[in-house]
Amino acid sequence: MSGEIDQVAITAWARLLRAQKVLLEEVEGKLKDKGLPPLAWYDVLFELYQHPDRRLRQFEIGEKILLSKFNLSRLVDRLEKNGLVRRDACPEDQRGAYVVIIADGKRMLKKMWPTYARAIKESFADHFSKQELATLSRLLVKLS
Amino acid sequence: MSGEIDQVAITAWARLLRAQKVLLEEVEGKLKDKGLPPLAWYDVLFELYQHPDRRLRQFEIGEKILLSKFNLSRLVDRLEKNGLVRRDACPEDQRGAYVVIIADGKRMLKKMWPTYARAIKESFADHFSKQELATLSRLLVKLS
DNA sequence: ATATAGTAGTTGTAGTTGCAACTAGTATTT
DNA sequence: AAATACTAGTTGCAACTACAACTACTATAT
Repeated sequence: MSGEIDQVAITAWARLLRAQKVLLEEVEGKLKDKGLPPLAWYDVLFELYQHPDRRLRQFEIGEKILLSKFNLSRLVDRLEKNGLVRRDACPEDQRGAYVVIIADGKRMLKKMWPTYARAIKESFADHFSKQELATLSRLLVKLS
Repeated sequence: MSGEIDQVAITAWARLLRAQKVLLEEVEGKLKDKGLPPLAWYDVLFELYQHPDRRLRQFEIGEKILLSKFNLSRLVDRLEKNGLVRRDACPEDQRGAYVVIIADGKRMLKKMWPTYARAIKESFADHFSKQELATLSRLLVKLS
């Protein structure tokens, strides 16, 4: 059950998969425990907030957070239904709309951050030295 | 929007999340392109195959691959329906059963591996030197 | 200008996941 | 040995994801 691929690579791969599962479960769990929405909501709200205009086209969000258009469509539905974003007409391109973060969306972002940050720290960052974090970061960026 | 948590840590975290998304999408995509089942099937079949008896209790599989019991229950249903595993009575504990890998399950494992291995190589391992893979591996294991 | 191809976004549907409640059996306490 | 607590696994249900088909608009080619 081997081949041209190295055992070192397979082990690293397995550990990456495992790390990913453990981390996501822990972090999502901590958000849920506090009655907060999932990470994906944060991602979208954060991208919107970060943009100077506080708005983005759906496909732009999709490119930034790597989410397919159909899932994004319904994720934005949920955010809209929860009063965190609004869809505004887009005169430049009548096919689509702008997704705009509104007051409650910004509030949610701020409300989520302390829990999210603490989860990142406890579940992830605390396992490493600053040096190790930098190394990890430098290596992982090669995959994006 | 900062706090006691370091920017280095946040960046590393973001890159880990992104790497994870990119990799899973690529690897799952390559399996699907070849008409092969998802990674989760491989995980279960591999754990079963690896065990001397070619069988495991469901909760043991769950511990190994970090899958909740309800998801595992249905995943095993699917594997069973596809003729890759069998559920055998477990005399020692009448609550549960043994999940046993059968001939077609082993065949599937062998059929999936070349594609899976190539995907790991191309989407993951080829981005790094052997040295870097070892470093990554050493760091990631701290999260498990 | 018109046809053609491409892009943005939505929706139907089927499959998957997550949670809570449940069944049935095992382990522990008294 | 009866009661209690715990564990293995399943199932109903709601939410979410993936894919294909679709509408509506935009860009390109002739």
